[in-house]
Amino acid sequence: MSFELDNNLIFWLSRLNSLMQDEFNKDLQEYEVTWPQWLLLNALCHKKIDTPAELAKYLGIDRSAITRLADRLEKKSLLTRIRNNIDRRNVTLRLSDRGRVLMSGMDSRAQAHQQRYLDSLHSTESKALKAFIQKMLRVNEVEALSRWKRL
Amino acid sequence: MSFELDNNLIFWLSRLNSLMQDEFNKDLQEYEVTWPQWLLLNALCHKKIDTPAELAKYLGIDRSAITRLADRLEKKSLLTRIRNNIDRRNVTLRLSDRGRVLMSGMDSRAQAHQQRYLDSLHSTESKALKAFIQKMLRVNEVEALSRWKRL
DNA sequence: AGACATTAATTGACTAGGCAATTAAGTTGC
DNA sequence: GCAACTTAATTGCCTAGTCAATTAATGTCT
Repeated sequence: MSFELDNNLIFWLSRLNSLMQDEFNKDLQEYEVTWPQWLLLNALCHKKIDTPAELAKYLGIDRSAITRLADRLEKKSLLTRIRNNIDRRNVTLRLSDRGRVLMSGMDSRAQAHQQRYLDSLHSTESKALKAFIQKMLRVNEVEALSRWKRL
Repeated sequence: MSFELDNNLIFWLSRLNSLMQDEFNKDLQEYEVTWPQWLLLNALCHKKIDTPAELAKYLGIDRSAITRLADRLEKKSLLTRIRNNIDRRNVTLRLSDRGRVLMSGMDSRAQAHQQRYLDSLHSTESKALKAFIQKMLRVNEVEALSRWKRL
């Protein structure tokens, strides 16, 4: 029995995902920041999540990926690493002034970008879509559900 | 104005996407094949799409990514490259016998994996989800819509 | 104090993708 | 016939992610 890609939900989901990301990446180019870098900066700025371990958990990616994202962002002077003096294993990331200035511009880009997609659905539909995503995330017990309040 | 990740559709979509992919990747480990490699093999086996350029278009990724996927698959003897003798720029990929044998096992894994997620929704819901994805893909004019027949 | 485990961050080696050359093979036009 | 495009695949260089060490700092237990 053959199972074709065309009928694979995950395939189409991943196509949609990369289209959205590529497009948003283009919006972010003027800030010289990428989508993953924006994720980190957003969490840092609005959520005060500022250690590699917590960021990794919040964003759902590996600690080592955070290390390298931080490397690039530090090189661009968007943040600095601070070693904790009480427990010298811990590092906290600090958004630079320049980083903070860029955030509001990037955030409104993000908002506008999301809206473009939501506009292609009715408001009841977008609520339903949100519910589906939450249900499916639950299959893999991502506790993230409680975090998603608005759409 | 702040725009938090928690309320970003694309963020949750990408979380869902990577969870699904990681999980399927684990299923595929016993075949020593990854998700992107399975995509290529599936298109090759069931769609007879066998040139790098066509595969890139069908899968929605860069030609160079195809080249490197093919490198790895060739190294594992799952396919071979054949230079076309009429136009010697063209390459066609040929699934090896071993590759063909593995496909049916991998496909049924894929089917089962997809089902796990669909089971968390009602059948009317999964139809709706499909429709949403199609609508949103249309925002970026992916002509792929016609390809997705069943769910 | 000193051996042993634990924890946080990092590094190394890998797959994967994008973009911008580059290479090789075909076409076209004069 | 040959210079000038064009096309297909590939390569180089970059970001990004995973997993498995490794390093450095803390804890723990006797």
